[in-house]
Amino acid sequence: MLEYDFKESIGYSVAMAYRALRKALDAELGHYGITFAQWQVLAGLALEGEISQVKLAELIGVEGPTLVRTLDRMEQKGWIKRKVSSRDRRQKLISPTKKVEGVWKKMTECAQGVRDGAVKGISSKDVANLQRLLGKIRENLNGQFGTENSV
Amino acid sequence: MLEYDFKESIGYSVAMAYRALRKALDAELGHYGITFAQWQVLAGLALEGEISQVKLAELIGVEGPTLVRTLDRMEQKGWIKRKVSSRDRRQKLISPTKKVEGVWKKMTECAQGVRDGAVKGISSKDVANLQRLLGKIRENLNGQFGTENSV
DNA sequence: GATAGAATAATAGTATACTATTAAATAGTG
DNA sequence: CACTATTTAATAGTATACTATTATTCTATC
Repeated sequence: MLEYDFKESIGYSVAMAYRALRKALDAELGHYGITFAQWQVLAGLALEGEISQVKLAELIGVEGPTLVRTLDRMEQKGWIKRKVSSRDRRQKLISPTKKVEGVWKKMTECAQGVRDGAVKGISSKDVANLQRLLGKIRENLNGQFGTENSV
Repeated sequence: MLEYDFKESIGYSVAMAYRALRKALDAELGHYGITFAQWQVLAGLALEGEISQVKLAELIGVEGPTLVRTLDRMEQKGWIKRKVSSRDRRQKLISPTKKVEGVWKKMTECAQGVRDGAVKGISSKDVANLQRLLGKIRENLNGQFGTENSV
Protein backbone atom coordinates (compact mmCIF):
# COMPACT_ATOMS: atom_id res chain seq x y z
CA MET A 1 0.00 0.00 0.00
CA LEU A 2 1.13 3.52 -0.79
CA GLU A 3 1.91 5.73 2.16
CA TYR A 4 2.27 9.46 2.31
CA ASP A 5 0.30 12.15 4.11
CA PHE A 6 0.23 14.84 1.51
CA LYS A 7 -2.33 16.93 3.36
CA GLU A 8 0.44 17.75 5.85
CA SER A 9 2.78 18.99 3.17
CA ILE A 10 3.48 22.64 2.44
CA GLY A 11 2.69 21.98 -1.20
CA TYR A 12 -0.85 21.00 -0.33
CA SER A 13 -1.44 24.17 1.69
CA VAL A 14 -0.07 26.44 -1.01
CA ALA A 15 -1.90 24.70 -3.85
CA MET A 16 -5.27 24.68 -2.09
CA ALA A 17 -4.98 28.33 -1.07
CA TYR A 18 -3.96 29.30 -4.60
CA ARG A 19 -6.83 27.48 -6.24
CA ALA A 20 -9.38 28.97 -3.84
CA LEU A 21 -7.96 32.43 -4.48
CA ARG A 22 -7.92 32.06 -8.24
CA LYS A 23 -11.42 30.69 -8.30
CA ALA A 24 -12.78 33.54 -6.18
CA LEU A 25 -10.97 36.17 -8.25
CA ASP A 26 -12.12 34.60 -11.52
CA ALA A 27 -15.70 34.59 -10.30
CA GLU A 28 -15.70 38.16 -8.98
CA LEU A 29 -13.66 39.75 -11.76
CA GLY A 30 -15.86 37.88 -14.21
CA HIS A 31 -18.51 40.55 -13.60
CA TYR A 32 -16.28 42.91 -15.57
CA GLY A 33 -15.59 40.42 -18.36
CA ILE A 34 -12.06 39.67 -17.24
CA THR A 35 -10.21 36.72 -15.67
CA PHE A 36 -7.62 36.55 -12.91
CA ALA A 37 -4.78 35.97 -15.38
CA GLN A 38 -5.91 38.87 -17.53
CA TRP A 39 -6.32 41.13 -14.54
CA GLN A 40 -2.75 40.33 -13.53
CA VAL A 41 -1.62 41.66 -16.89
CA LEU A 42 -3.42 44.95 -16.30
CA ALA A 43 -2.04 45.13 -12.76
CA GLY A 44 1.46 44.62 -14.17
CA LEU A 45 0.91 47.44 -16.64
CA ALA A 46 -0.41 49.64 -13.83
CA LEU A 47 2.87 49.12 -12.02
CA GLU A 48 5.31 49.46 -14.90
CA GLY A 49 3.56 51.34 -17.68
CA GLU A 50 4.34 50.51 -21.29
CA ILE A 51 6.49 47.40 -21.14
CA SER A 52 7.81 44.58 -23.37
CA GLN A 53 6.35 41.08 -23.26
CA VAL A 54 9.48 39.53 -21.80
CA LYS A 55 9.49 41.96 -18.89
CA LEU A 56 5.77 41.67 -18.36
CA ALA A 57 5.98 37.87 -18.30
CA GLU A 58 8.73 38.00 -15.73
CA LEU A 59 6.81 40.51 -13.63
CA ILE A 60 3.68 38.43 -13.39
CA GLY A 61 5.58 35.16 -13.13
CA VAL A 62 4.58 33.25 -16.27
CA GLU A 63 6.52 32.01 -19.30
CA GLY A 64 6.57 33.91 -22.58
CA PRO A 65 4.26 31.64 -24.58
CA THR A 66 1.67 31.70 -21.80
CA LEU A 67 1.59 35.47 -21.93
CA VAL A 68 1.39 35.54 -25.73
CA ARG A 69 -1.92 33.73 -25.75
CA THR A 70 -3.36 35.71 -22.86
CA LEU A 71 -2.40 38.92 -24.66
CA ASP A 72 -3.97 37.60 -27.89
CA ARG A 73 -7.29 37.22 -26.10
CA MET A 74 -6.98 40.56 -24.35
CA GLU A 75 -6.11 42.32 -27.60
CA GLN A 76 -9.10 40.74 -29.29
CA LYS A 77 -11.37 41.89 -26.48
CA GLY A 78 -9.90 45.38 -26.62
CA TRP A 79 -8.20 45.45 -23.22
CA ILE A 80 -4.64 46.00 -24.41
CA LYS A 81 -2.69 47.01 -27.51
CA ARG A 82 0.68 45.94 -28.86
CA LYS A 83 3.01 48.48 -30.44
CA VAL A 84 6.30 47.63 -32.12
CA SER A 85 9.13 49.38 -30.28
CA SER A 86 10.89 52.00 -32.36
CA ARG A 87 14.18 51.30 -30.63
CA ASP A 88 14.10 47.54 -31.00
CA ARG A 89 11.83 46.15 -33.65
CA ARG A 90 11.80 42.71 -32.02
CA GLN A 91 10.03 44.11 -29.00
CA LYS A 92 6.33 44.84 -28.74
CA LEU A 93 5.33 47.29 -26.07
CA ILE A 94 2.09 46.48 -24.30
CA SER A 95 -0.27 49.11 -22.96
CA PRO A 96 -3.87 49.20 -21.70
CA THR A 97 -6.59 50.71 -23.89
CA LYS A 98 -9.04 53.41 -22.93
CA LYS A 99 -11.61 50.70 -22.33
CA VAL A 100 -9.63 49.74 -19.23
CA GLU A 101 -9.65 53.24 -17.75
CA GLY A 102 -13.42 53.15 -17.50
CA VAL A 103 -13.53 50.05 -15.31
CA TRP A 104 -10.11 49.96 -13.69
CA LYS A 105 -11.26 51.51 -10.42
CA LYS A 106 -14.08 49.03 -10.05
CA MET A 107 -11.81 46.13 -10.94
CA THR A 108 -9.23 47.04 -8.33
CA GLU A 109 -11.93 47.49 -5.71
CA CYS A 110 -13.28 44.10 -6.66
CA ALA A 111 -9.87 42.41 -6.39
CA GLN A 112 -9.19 44.23 -3.16
CA GLY A 113 -12.49 42.98 -1.81
CA VAL A 114 -11.57 39.39 -2.49
CA ARG A 115 -8.18 39.86 -0.94
CA ASP A 116 -9.59 41.56 2.15
CA GLY A 117 -12.02 38.67 2.43
CA ALA A 118 -9.18 36.19 2.11
CA VAL A 119 -7.22 37.55 5.06
CA LYS A 120 -10.22 38.24 7.28
CA GLY A 121 -9.43 37.38 10.86
CA ILE A 122 -5.68 37.40 10.25
CA SER A 123 -3.65 40.20 11.84
CA SER A 124 -1.71 42.48 9.52
CA LYS A 125 1.44 41.31 11.25
CA ASP A 126 0.60 37.73 10.34
CA VAL A 127 -0.23 38.73 6.78
CA ALA A 128 3.12 40.47 6.43
CA ASN A 129 4.86 37.43 7.83
CA LEU A 130 2.95 35.16 5.47
CA GLN A 131 4.03 37.21 2.48
CA ARG A 132 7.63 37.18 3.64
CA LEU A 133 7.63 33.40 4.03
CA LEU A 134 5.98 32.83 0.66
CA GLY A 135 8.61 35.08 -0.90
CA LYS A 136 11.31 33.03 0.78
CA ILE A 137 9.82 29.79 -0.55
CA ARG A 138 9.74 31.20 -4.04
CA GLU A 139 13.37 32.29 -3.77
CA ASN A 140 14.41 28.89 -2.46
CA LEU A 141 12.69 27.08 -5.31
CA ASN A 142 13.94 29.36 -8.04
CA GLY A 143 17.43 29.07 -6.65
CA GLN A 144 17.50 25.30 -6.27
CA PHE A 145 15.27 24.06 -9.04
CA GLY A 146 14.97 27.10 -11.29
CA THR A 147 15.56 26.70 -14.98
CA GLU A 148 15.91 30.47 -14.74
CA ASN A 149 19.01 32.53 -15.09
CA SER A 150 19.74 31.89 -11.45
CA VAL A 151 23.35 30.95 -10.67
CA MET B 1 -2.88 56.10 -15.72
CA LEU B 2 -3.76 52.89 -13.94
CA GLU B 3 -2.66 52.63 -10.34
CA TYR B 4 -2.36 49.55 -8.18
CA ASP B 5 0.60 47.89 -6.50
CA PHE B 6 -0.25 44.28 -7.04
CA LYS B 7 3.15 43.05 -5.93
CA GLU B 8 2.13 44.01 -2.41
CA SER B 9 -1.02 41.93 -2.52
CA ILE B 10 -1.45 38.58 -0.85
CA GLY B 11 -2.68 37.17 -4.16
CA TYR B 12 0.65 37.93 -5.77
CA SER B 13 2.61 36.17 -3.02
CA VAL B 14 0.45 33.07 -3.12
CA ALA B 15 0.35 32.86 -6.92
CA MET B 16 4.11 33.27 -7.32
CA ALA B 17 4.89 30.71 -4.62
CA TYR B 18 2.42 28.25 -6.12
CA ARG B 19 3.81 28.55 -9.63
CA ALA B 20 7.38 28.15 -8.42
CA LEU B 21 6.37 25.08 -6.44
CA ARG B 22 4.42 23.51 -9.27
CA LYS B 23 7.20 24.14 -11.73
CA ALA B 24 9.81 22.59 -9.46
CA LEU B 25 7.63 19.56 -8.72
CA ASP B 26 6.76 19.09 -12.40
CA ALA B 27 10.45 19.20 -13.30
CA GLU B 28 11.63 16.83 -10.56
CA LEU B 29 8.74 14.36 -10.74
CA GLY B 30 9.15 14.40 -14.50
CA HIS B 31 12.10 12.05 -14.02
CA TYR B 32 9.56 9.37 -13.14
CA GLY B 33 7.24 10.21 -16.02
CA ILE B 34 4.64 11.90 -13.87
CA THR B 35 3.39 15.46 -13.33
CA PHE B 36 2.50 17.37 -10.19
CA ALA B 37 -1.24 17.04 -10.82
CA GLN B 38 -0.90 13.31 -11.44
CA TRP B 39 1.26 12.85 -8.39
CA GLN B 40 -1.42 14.56 -6.31
CA VAL B 41 -3.85 11.88 -7.46
CA LEU B 42 -1.54 9.13 -6.28
CA ALA B 43 -0.94 10.96 -2.99
CA GLY B 44 -4.71 11.19 -2.51
CA LEU B 45 -5.06 7.46 -3.13
CA ALA B 46 -2.22 6.82 -0.67
CA LEU B 47 -4.21 8.64 1.96
CA GLU B 48 -7.66 7.26 1.28
CA GLY B 49 -7.25 4.00 -0.58
CA GLU B 50 -9.81 3.02 -3.20
CA ILE B 51 -12.06 6.04 -3.59
CA SER B 52 -14.69 7.50 -5.95
CA GLN B 53 -13.90 10.32 -8.35
CA VAL B 54 -16.12 12.83 -6.57
CA LYS B 55 -14.34 12.24 -3.27
CA LEU B 56 -10.92 12.22 -4.87
CA ALA B 57 -11.62 15.50 -6.65
CA GLU B 58 -12.70 17.11 -3.40
CA LEU B 59 -9.66 15.73 -1.59
CA ILE B 60 -7.15 17.18 -4.01
CA GLY B 61 -9.14 20.38 -4.54
CA VAL B 62 -10.11 20.25 -8.22
CA GLU B 63 -13.44 20.05 -10.03
CA GLY B 64 -14.81 16.78 -11.37
CA PRO B 65 -14.17 17.35 -15.07
CA THR B 66 -10.57 18.35 -14.35
CA LEU B 67 -9.99 15.08 -12.58
CA VAL B 68 -11.69 13.05 -15.34
CA ARG B 69 -9.11 14.11 -17.90
CA THR B 70 -6.17 13.69 -15.56
CA LEU B 71 -7.40 10.18 -14.76
CA ASP B 72 -7.83 9.45 -18.48
CA ARG B 73 -4.16 10.20 -19.04
CA MET B 74 -3.08 8.29 -15.95
CA GLU B 75 -5.16 5.29 -16.96
CA GLN B 76 -3.67 5.35 -20.42
CA LYS B 77 -0.17 5.47 -18.96
CA GLY B 78 -0.97 2.63 -16.58
CA TRP B 79 -0.75 4.53 -13.28
CA ILE B 80 -4.32 3.97 -12.10
CA LYS B 81 -7.36 1.83 -12.83
CA ARG B 82 -11.08 2.54 -12.66
CA LYS B 83 -13.47 -0.09 -11.36
CA VAL B 84 -17.24 0.27 -11.36
CA SER B 85 -18.50 0.10 -7.79
CA SER B 86 -20.61 -2.94 -7.08
CA ARG B 87 -22.74 -1.02 -4.60
CA ASP B 88 -23.40 1.99 -6.82
CA ARG B 89 -22.93 1.55 -10.51
CA ARG B 90 -22.65 5.29 -11.08
CA GLN B 91 -19.44 5.36 -9.11
CA LYS B 92 -16.04 4.35 -10.35
CA LEU B 93 -13.50 3.47 -7.74
CA ILE B 94 -9.96 4.58 -8.47
CA SER B 95 -6.90 2.68 -7.36
CA PRO B 96 -3.17 2.73 -8.19
CA THR B 97 -1.70 -0.05 -10.32
CA LYS B 98 1.30 -2.21 -9.49
CA LYS B 99 3.37 0.03 -11.71
CA VAL B 100 3.07 2.69 -9.01
CA GLU B 101 4.35 0.47 -6.21
CA GLY B 102 7.68 0.13 -7.95
CA VAL B 103 8.39 3.84 -7.99
CA TRP B 104 6.23 5.24 -5.21
CA LYS B 105 9.06 5.38 -2.68
CA LYS B 106 11.31 7.27 -5.05
CA MET B 107 8.51 9.62 -6.03
CA THR B 108 7.70 10.55 -2.44
CA GLU B 109 11.37 11.09 -1.68
CA CYS B 110 11.56 13.30 -4.73
CA ALA B 111 8.52 15.36 -3.72
CA GLN B 112 9.79 15.55 -0.17
CA GLY B 113 13.11 16.80 -1.47
CA VAL B 114 11.46 19.65 -3.32
CA ARG B 115 9.38 20.52 -0.30
CA ASP B 116 12.36 20.44 2.04
CA GLY B 117 14.17 22.68 -0.41
CA ALA B 118 11.21 25.05 -0.48
CA VAL B 119 11.19 25.65 3.26
CA LYS B 120 14.95 25.76 3.69
CA GLY B 121 15.92 28.40 6.20
CA ILE B 122 12.40 28.63 7.63
CA SER B 123 11.85 27.35 11.17
CA SER B 124 9.37 24.52 11.64
CA LYS B 125 7.35 26.83 13.83
CA ASP B 126 7.10 29.31 10.97
CA VAL B 127 6.20 26.54 8.54
CA ALA B 128 3.41 25.37 10.81
CA ASN B 129 2.15 28.91 11.12
CA LEU B 130 2.31 29.38 7.37
CA GLN B 131 0.21 26.28 6.82
CA ARG B 132 -2.31 27.41 9.40
CA LEU B 133 -2.67 30.83 7.77
CA LEU B 134 -3.00 29.37 4.28
CA GLY B 135 -5.69 27.06 5.60
CA LYS B 136 -7.48 30.05 7.08
CA ILE B 137 -7.33 31.91 3.77
CA ARG B 138 -8.78 28.93 1.98
CA GLU B 139 -11.62 28.69 4.51
CA ASN B 140 -12.35 32.39 4.22
CA LEU B 141 -12.53 32.24 0.44
CA ASN B 142 -14.63 29.11 0.27
CA GLY B 143 -16.97 30.58 2.84
CA GLN B 144 -17.39 33.98 1.23
CA PHE B 145 -17.02 33.32 -2.46
CA GLY B 146 -17.40 29.55 -2.69
CA THR B 147 -19.81 28.10 -5.19
CA GLU B 148 -19.40 25.07 -2.98
CA ASN B 149 -21.91 23.57 -0.64
CA SER B 150 -20.60 25.84 2.06
CA VAL B 151 -23.21 27.73 4.09
C1' DG C 1 -43.94 0.35 -8.28
C1' DA C 2 -43.88 4.80 -10.92
C1' DT C 3 -42.00 9.12 -11.25
C1' DA C 4 -39.39 13.29 -9.88
C1' DG C 5 -35.22 14.73 -8.10
C1' DA C 6 -30.30 14.11 -6.90
C1' DA C 7 -25.75 12.24 -7.62
C1' DT C 8 -21.94 10.42 -10.57
C1' DA C 9 -18.96 10.38 -14.38
C1' DA C 10 -18.28 11.96 -18.90
C1' DT C 11 -18.33 15.38 -22.73
C1' DA C 12 -17.90 20.02 -24.93
C1' DG C 13 -15.81 24.20 -25.11
C1' DT C 14 -12.69 27.71 -23.35
C1' DA C 15 -8.65 29.66 -20.69
C1' DT C 16 -4.18 29.14 -18.83
C1' DA C 17 0.10 26.87 -18.00
C1' DC C 18 4.30 24.45 -19.63
C1' DT C 19 8.48 22.95 -23.01
C1' DA C 20 10.49 22.89 -27.52
C1' DT C 21 11.05 25.11 -31.67
C1' DT C 22 11.01 28.87 -35.22
C1' DA C 23 11.56 33.50 -37.52
C1' DA C 24 13.20 37.96 -37.22
C1' DA C 25 16.07 41.49 -35.35
C1' DT C 26 19.91 43.00 -32.65
C1' DA C 27 24.54 42.75 -30.57
C1' DG C 28 29.13 41.47 -30.45
C1' DT C 29 33.46 39.90 -32.40
C1' DG C 30 36.75 39.08 -35.83
C1' DC D 1 31.63 44.40 -43.14
C1' DA D 2 30.54 39.48 -42.18
C1' DC D 3 29.20 35.99 -39.21
C1' DT D 4 27.86 34.05 -34.95
C1' DA D 5 25.34 34.30 -30.84
C1' DT D 6 21.59 36.23 -28.30
C1' DT D 7 17.13 38.11 -27.66
C1' DT D 8 12.20 38.69 -28.69
C1' DA D 9 7.75 37.20 -29.95
C1' DA D 10 5.15 33.67 -32.01
C1' DT D 11 3.83 28.81 -33.03
C1' DA D 12 3.04 23.81 -32.05
C1' DG D 13 1.76 20.50 -29.03
C1' DT D 14 0.43 18.87 -24.50
C1' DA D 15 -1.47 19.14 -19.64
C1' DT D 16 -4.45 21.18 -16.38
C1' DA D 17 -8.09 24.13 -14.85
C1' DC D 18 -12.85 25.97 -15.18
C1' DT D 19 -18.33 26.12 -16.28
C1' DA D 20 -22.25 24.15 -18.54
C1' DT D 21 -24.43 20.24 -20.11
C1' DT D 22 -25.61 15.20 -20.76
C1' DA D 23 -26.43 10.14 -19.86
C1' DT D 24 -26.88 6.89 -16.40
C1' DT D 25 -28.06 5.35 -12.02
C1' DC D 26 -29.81 5.78 -7.53
C1' DT D 27 -33.06 7.76 -3.90
C1' DA D 28 -37.21 9.38 -2.12
C1' DT D 29 -41.97 10.25 -2.26
C1' DC D 30 -46.40 9.30 -3.65
